[in-house]
Amino acid sequence: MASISDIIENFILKTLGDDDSVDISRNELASFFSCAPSQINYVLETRFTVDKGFLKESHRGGGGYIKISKIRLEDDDYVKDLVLESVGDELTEKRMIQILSRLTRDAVMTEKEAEMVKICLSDESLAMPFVMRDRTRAKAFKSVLVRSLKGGEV
Amino acid sequence: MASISDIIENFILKTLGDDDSVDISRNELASFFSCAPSQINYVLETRFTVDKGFLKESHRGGGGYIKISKIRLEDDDYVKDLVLESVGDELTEKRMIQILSRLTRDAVMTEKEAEMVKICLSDESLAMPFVMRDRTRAKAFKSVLVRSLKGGEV
DNA sequence: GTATAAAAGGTCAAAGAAAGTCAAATATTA
DNA sequence: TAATATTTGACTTTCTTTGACCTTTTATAC
Repeated sequence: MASISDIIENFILKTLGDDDSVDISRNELASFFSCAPSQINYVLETRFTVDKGFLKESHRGGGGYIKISKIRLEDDDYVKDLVLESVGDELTEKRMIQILSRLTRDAVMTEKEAEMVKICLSDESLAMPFVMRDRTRAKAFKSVLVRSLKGGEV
Repeated sequence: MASISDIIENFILKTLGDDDSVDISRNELASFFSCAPSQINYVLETRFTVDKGFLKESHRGGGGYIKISKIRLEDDDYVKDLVLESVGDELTEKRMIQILSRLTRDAVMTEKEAEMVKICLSDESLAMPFVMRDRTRAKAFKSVLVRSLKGGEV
């Protein structure tokens, strides 16, 4: 069964559609889904992260709102460099999955390509002490990124 | 005599039917069969292995689940050979590349998908003692095979 | 204009809901 | 009987849900 957080995530994604951004009202959403307002924050924190290519701003008080917007990769080399740099020397599986979801969203790679990477570099596949694992993953994933972000066709 | 593990295995297989995948709830299944929840893990570990053509994913916490997916072996002996026999428990980079080129030749995966795998599972990426490396590669590569040969899209 | 109330959103920690791990106890099989 | 397979349960880890309390901004009343 999908958790209420998953349902809210999907609702927001659907509301976003192909647009670059959307404004939501935390309290309205919460009462629409009959959940605690802080649940909305939870969804935003766990699902609309920078790794997944989202930015958030908000205003309190009367007429307050939360704006969620997409940082698209497109052909912007600067953003691409940021993604590459953000990986650093260690990379957890969780972060990798988030970044992959962004790459497929922005059509840098297909879902299936992303899944190949996900399987190859999963915790399960990389059966080794975890410090080593996150290092190994970071290194390999950066190679994938260089190939995907800079490279054109095969 | 059929052990409870056998019974649970059969139940899951039957539930899977012709579908590519099925979601189960570990606790529900356990209570349905009046067994310890960890027994479900035991069944999954011993009977739903990659070598038998199954992949597993799971999530903890509220709304948690275990998803089991499989390849359709019926019309795909080709795959069975590949997964079960030709890869084995150890796989060198060279041999992997050979298999990958066969897979792209036979249109089981695209060039780019193959390249993703090649990058992730290269000797360079898997920086570790080489016995360990070929084992790690074999395991990961079999998961990739199963994923590639699983019916349906992502 | 200032004080106060109302309207948002933010934070954090505790409780709850799953699944995972591991090893001891038991049963089966060769 | 030794090896292997299964069963059980205590303990762990991860993820989600809830609620009490906090901060910021805007609206309203003197």
